[in-house]
Amino acid sequence: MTALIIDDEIQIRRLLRMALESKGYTVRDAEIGQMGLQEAVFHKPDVILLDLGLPDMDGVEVLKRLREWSTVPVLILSVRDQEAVKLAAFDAGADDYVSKPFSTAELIARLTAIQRRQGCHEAANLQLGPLVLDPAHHEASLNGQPLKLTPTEYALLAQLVRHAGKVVTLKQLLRAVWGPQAEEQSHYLRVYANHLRKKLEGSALEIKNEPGIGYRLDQR
Amino acid sequence: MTALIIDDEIQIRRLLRMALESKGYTVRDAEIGQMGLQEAVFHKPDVILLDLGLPDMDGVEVLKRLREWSTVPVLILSVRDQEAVKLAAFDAGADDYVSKPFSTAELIARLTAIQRRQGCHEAANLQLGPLVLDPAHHEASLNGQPLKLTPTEYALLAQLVRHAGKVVTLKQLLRAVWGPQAEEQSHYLRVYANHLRKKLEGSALEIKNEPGIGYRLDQR
DNA sequence: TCTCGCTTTAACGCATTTTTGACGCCGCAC
DNA sequence: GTGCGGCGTCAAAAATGCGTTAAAGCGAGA
Repeated sequence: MTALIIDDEIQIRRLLRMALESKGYTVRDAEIGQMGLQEAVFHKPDVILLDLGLPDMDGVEVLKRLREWSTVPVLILSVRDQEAVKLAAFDAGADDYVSKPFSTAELIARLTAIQRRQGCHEAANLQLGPLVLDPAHHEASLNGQPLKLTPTEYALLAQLVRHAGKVVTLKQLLRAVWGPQAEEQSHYLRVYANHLRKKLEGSALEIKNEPGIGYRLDQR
Repeated sequence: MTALIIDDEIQIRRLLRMALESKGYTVRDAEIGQMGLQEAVFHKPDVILLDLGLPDMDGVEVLKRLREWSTVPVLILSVRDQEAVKLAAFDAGADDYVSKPFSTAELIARLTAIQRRQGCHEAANLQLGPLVLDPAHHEASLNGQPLKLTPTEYALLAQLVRHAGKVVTLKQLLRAVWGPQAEEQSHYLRVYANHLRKKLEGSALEIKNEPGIGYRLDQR
């Protein structure tokens, strides 16, 4: 379980880091919005704690950018307790909103609640016919046999399985697997779709392409 | 979408009912914990708003009983703002905790956030008679049958469906599909209107031309 | 430092899609 | 009747996107 803290106050970062690490989280942090977004792309945290008052950009803006490609749970921290700000944050896709000063215990409790909810979806193995994905360990198996996948292959396949039978657009896939700055690099997909096709060969599964739109994982 | 309110104060129930119904929820309510649990069993609400200060039993106790068999999202309402109570509620499986007096708008926002996490958001499909367009997946279907469209065909058809029954000018269509620099290339439209006509053949839909003005998608 | 595995880049042939050009039709104005 | 402009139709040409393969980077661990 890794958490990402985006906050410019060092005291807050220290406090949260201590609290989270004591609960078994691996913690990363960022002082400014830009760095936070990069961290999110690069390290794919399981939860994000986001301060609204960042020096370089508005926290709600950070959240919006993040939500363009990620559904990671986000808990907002803020000194401001104005309703309009809260509503904007929830509207932008926040999962919870805590005003400073906050109780660390409550924060952790809220975080746990979010994670628990998230867990219902993610901990449950993704399955499609003979293919089973285990998100907790990033492992896969086909017809009961373990299937060796690289991290990128796993991420791509997971996206396809989540929307099995439906087209997932090129943009969605690229954002989810390579991050928002790779939206135009559709050749990545060609290469990796190919890798996966080879590994799924002989099974009832098929990665189909919808020209100009995206890919779809089908069961024959 | 149905919500269950468990609260003994009639004013609160009325207030919440109004707010929720205006957001499209079907609302049921209960005055005491026992009734609330029964309601939950029989009507399986999609979300529960639970007051901690019930006359017959402790709210946390209600939550615990509920969690023995249900994972429905629960938002706690409470006049008490003591940390110990909050922690107990979260520990018992609450999804959020709001202290009275609360802002209705914020409450709804928090509820929406929980529901969003729950994954109950359906894409808003464009529909016109037998034709359905799914913008999230760039997919189309006619009479339930998948309809294969190229990206350009899809974009054009989407424009027409959005303004179904009304004339869309040549300029508007060209700008929306080919970009502003193609405003004069009405030739494109003749070709693609034609493609679409062939693909919509046999359905009740018809792409009509208003000479010199634009095109219109009609239902016969 | 070297090796290995993974990711990124590049290159090519092929299929599909988009663009372009050609032609005939129709309605309207002259 | 004739000429003209907008339209529908068709098909060839150009552009784009895809699958495939292989080689070049890159980083972690030996």
